[in-house]
This record gives sequence, structure tokens and C-alpha cells, in this order.
Amino acid sequence: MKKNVDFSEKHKQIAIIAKALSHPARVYIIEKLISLNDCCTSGEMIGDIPIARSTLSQHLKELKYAGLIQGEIEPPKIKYCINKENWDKAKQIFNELFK
Amino acid sequence: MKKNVDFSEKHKQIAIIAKALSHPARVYIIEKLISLNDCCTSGEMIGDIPIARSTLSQHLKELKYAGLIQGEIEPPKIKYCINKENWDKAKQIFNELFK
DNA sequence: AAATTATTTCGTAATTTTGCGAAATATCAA
DNA sequence: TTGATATTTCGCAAAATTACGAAATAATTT
Repeated sequence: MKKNVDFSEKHKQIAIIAKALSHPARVYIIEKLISLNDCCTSGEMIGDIPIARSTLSQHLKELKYAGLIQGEIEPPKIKYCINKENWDKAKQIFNELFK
Repeated sequence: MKKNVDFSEKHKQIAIIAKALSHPARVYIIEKLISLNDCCTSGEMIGDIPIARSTLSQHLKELKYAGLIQGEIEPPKIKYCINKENWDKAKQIFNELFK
């Protein structure tokens, strides 16, 4: 006997973005990329935060999965950048919520 | 051997608020209270979402703990309301992030 | 080919989150 | 005082998150 209701798509979407921003490491990454207004490697981030490289890598992966960032390979480095399109969508959704 | 760095207070604060909003049930609760521009009991919420009463209660507790809502006892009901002061703070912080 | 550099993936452990139903709590009505 | 109403707390289980170090990958330099 299941209830004939579900969370709305909008509420799910907000939750997904909020979840992506629900760890200080991920907030740091996003703010870094925004404030630089440029891309950045994980090696350039690791010195600022108290976690291991492999853990940082996991957080980058999550942000990528959520669509908020993207990685550009530039051997032997990987430059991470804001995914502007999706970030703008997130912006809209949150500006609406916090209107 | 620990690194001599920590996440900034601001990044931690953003993460805490984002975490509070990282589940569709909690987004639903917040939006409900905002759109009503009024308070609301858990009984008035439960019909709209696919979770048990006890689970809803837990989500309300988390939002209360995060400071985003508050409960006003009006026996035998409890009316939940936005904590306007803290919601406005959250607004500021996120409007800054999504500027 | 071996070493170096930058980063990720793997394996694992500890902790937190999410969820439920049953039982508890508290107030009001009959 | 018994019953009805509204909601929470408890006990538990399943799943997800966070974290680390070791090993793997991939490209370049020596």
C-alpha cells in the first residue's frame, strides 16, 4: 500500500543541488572556481583544505556528477571549471527559492 | 601529521544550510511554509509526500536543529513556521554565493 | 625504458542518514 | 477516566557518505 504521491521534480532538483553543496570541501571548490573566474587543478586546491588527495578527488567527482563542474584534461593535469550552463540553472532555482 | 588548514567558517555555514535543504522532504516543508506565508502542522503536510509520519517528524527536527524553522505548540497540534531571522540569513549567504 | 608528475580508482572502515512501525506523550472531549 | 487526536521518540535496519592510504593510470621527461 503505497501513497499515491511523490516529491515534485522541482523539490528533487533543489535537493540534488543542495546536496552537492552540503560539504565544506565542495563549497570551497565551487567558490574557488567562481572567485578565480577560471579553471583550476586539484593540485592547486589541495593545499587549502584539510583532506587527502583521494578524498578531494571524490568530491570533485560528485560535483561533476551533479553537473556543477566539468574537467578538462591537459596532461598531465586536469583543469576543473564551473559548468556555466548548469550553474546558471542552479542560480535561477535558488534565487527563486530564496526570493 | 595534520595539515595546518581548515575549511572557512563561511564554507562550513553554507554547507550546513545546504545540507538542511538536501532532501526533497525538507525542501517541500520549507516551500510549503513560504508559499503559505503562514505556519502549518505536520498533519497538514503528510498527505502531500511519500513518507511515514515518523520520518516527517525527523525531517522537521532537522530543519529545527538547523534553525530554519521553529515549532509553536497549540495543543494538540504543533504549528511549524519559518524562522524568519535565520531564513533571511540563509538568503543572504546564498544570494552572495549565487551572485 | 625508467622516472617523474598529476590525479584517480580501489578496498575498507567509521559514521551518518533515511526509513519504518510500535509505543510513548500530551491535551482535550465525552 | 476512557477515548480520540496529533505528534514524537525509540529501536532497528539498510543505504549512503566521508575518509584514508595504497595501488593504478596516463602522459611527459630524462
